[in-house]
Amino acid sequence: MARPKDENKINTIYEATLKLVLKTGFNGLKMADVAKAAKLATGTLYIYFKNKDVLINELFLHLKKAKTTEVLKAYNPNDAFEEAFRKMWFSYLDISLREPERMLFIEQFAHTSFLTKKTKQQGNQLLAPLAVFIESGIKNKKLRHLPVDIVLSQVLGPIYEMVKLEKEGTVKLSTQQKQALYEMAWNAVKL
Amino acid sequence: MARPKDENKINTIYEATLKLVLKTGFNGLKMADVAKAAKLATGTLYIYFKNKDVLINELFLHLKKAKTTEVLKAYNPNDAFEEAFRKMWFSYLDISLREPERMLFIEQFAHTSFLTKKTKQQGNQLLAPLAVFIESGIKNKKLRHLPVDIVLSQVLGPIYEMVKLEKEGTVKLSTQQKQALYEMAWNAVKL
DNA sequence: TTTTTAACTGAACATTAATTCACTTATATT
DNA sequence: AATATAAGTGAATTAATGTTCAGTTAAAAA
Repeated sequence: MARPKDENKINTIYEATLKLVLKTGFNGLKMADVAKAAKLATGTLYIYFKNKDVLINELFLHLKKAKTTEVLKAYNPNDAFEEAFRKMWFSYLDISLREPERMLFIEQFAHTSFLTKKTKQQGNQLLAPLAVFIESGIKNKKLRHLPVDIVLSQVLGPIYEMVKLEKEGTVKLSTQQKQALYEMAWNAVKL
Repeated sequence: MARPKDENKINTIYEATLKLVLKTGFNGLKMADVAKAAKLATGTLYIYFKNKDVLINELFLHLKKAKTTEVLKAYNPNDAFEEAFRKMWFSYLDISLREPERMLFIEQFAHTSFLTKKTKQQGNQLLAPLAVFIESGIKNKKLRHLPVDIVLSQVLGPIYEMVKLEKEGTVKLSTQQKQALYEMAWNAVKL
């Protein structure tokens, strides 16, 4: 080997891409700009990512993986169901509000044609541990008897809504409001 | 005047654009394709819409207006609060599921840079009657004491989630499941 | 019927940006 | 030190597509 391939460059590229995509949207995203923001020549960017689509797909998975991993850190198998639910819910909310760009990127692309079927599937796969958790809640009569996908989306969707509102500057959630939102989520899904 | 400007053409263009945007996303949307789908020459399209951005912005408002108008039809001022809430909720759900393309278009663009500030603002304006209704519920202690924007987003967001799931083919809601979803929404926001 | 006017046409133009590639540079190996 | 190899460069190529415009056609007015 010669000059070592700096693994960190990939992160730098991710950061640059995320920033630019959030500012300009996918169509406004120019590979030349990404390269510049990551302090690379355009051609060098293509050493790291075969093309624009690959870049977006890999960034999506990267972000989703980082996020789900962090949320699952809040999970303690010894907790009673609602306690575990509560901890993860707040974890998800806090992470989402702390890094709204990441969440918006994920949600903005999750259902579009920029992502390949495979990427979407791999993305959903990352939620598997959460799905298992929800499933157990349904089995044990803690949660409404509905398909896991529905329960999950009804819990996570409202959080996404809050991120959008905060991002727009419409609201800035207080601690009490966060608590209220948690109660709303729990009241919705609990049996 | 000479050849009459067929006002219907605009609707034809809207339909064509909607179909194509949903298939290819905004960047994949080619004006030439829109024209072809609407059975016009490319140049003619520019008589009806100054450019691509204008087309998207006007289509957004058109769809949002049609949708909110239809939802508000379900409103009867004589109903008790929860009854009115229930009717509009089901109306919103049914409309959304019946024409998922329209909802997905609206939601997909609502928070992106394709839309001008003005368009976004006009779009929000359309929700004013709903906001007033929610406000009255809060005043009369029927609903949780939270900013209207939050309550609205927490009610509508979960419906959007369902549209996404149905579109993906993940689920097909049964009548009972719709009922369950309504209860979840109401349990979340009721005081 | 003639004239006027506005809709309509689509090839040509202009712009923009993704991708390539012939070449350079830096590091590791021998 | 010499060589090999992989990272890095950015101008040139290529492809795509938004927009324009000089000319055509159809309907209404005169």
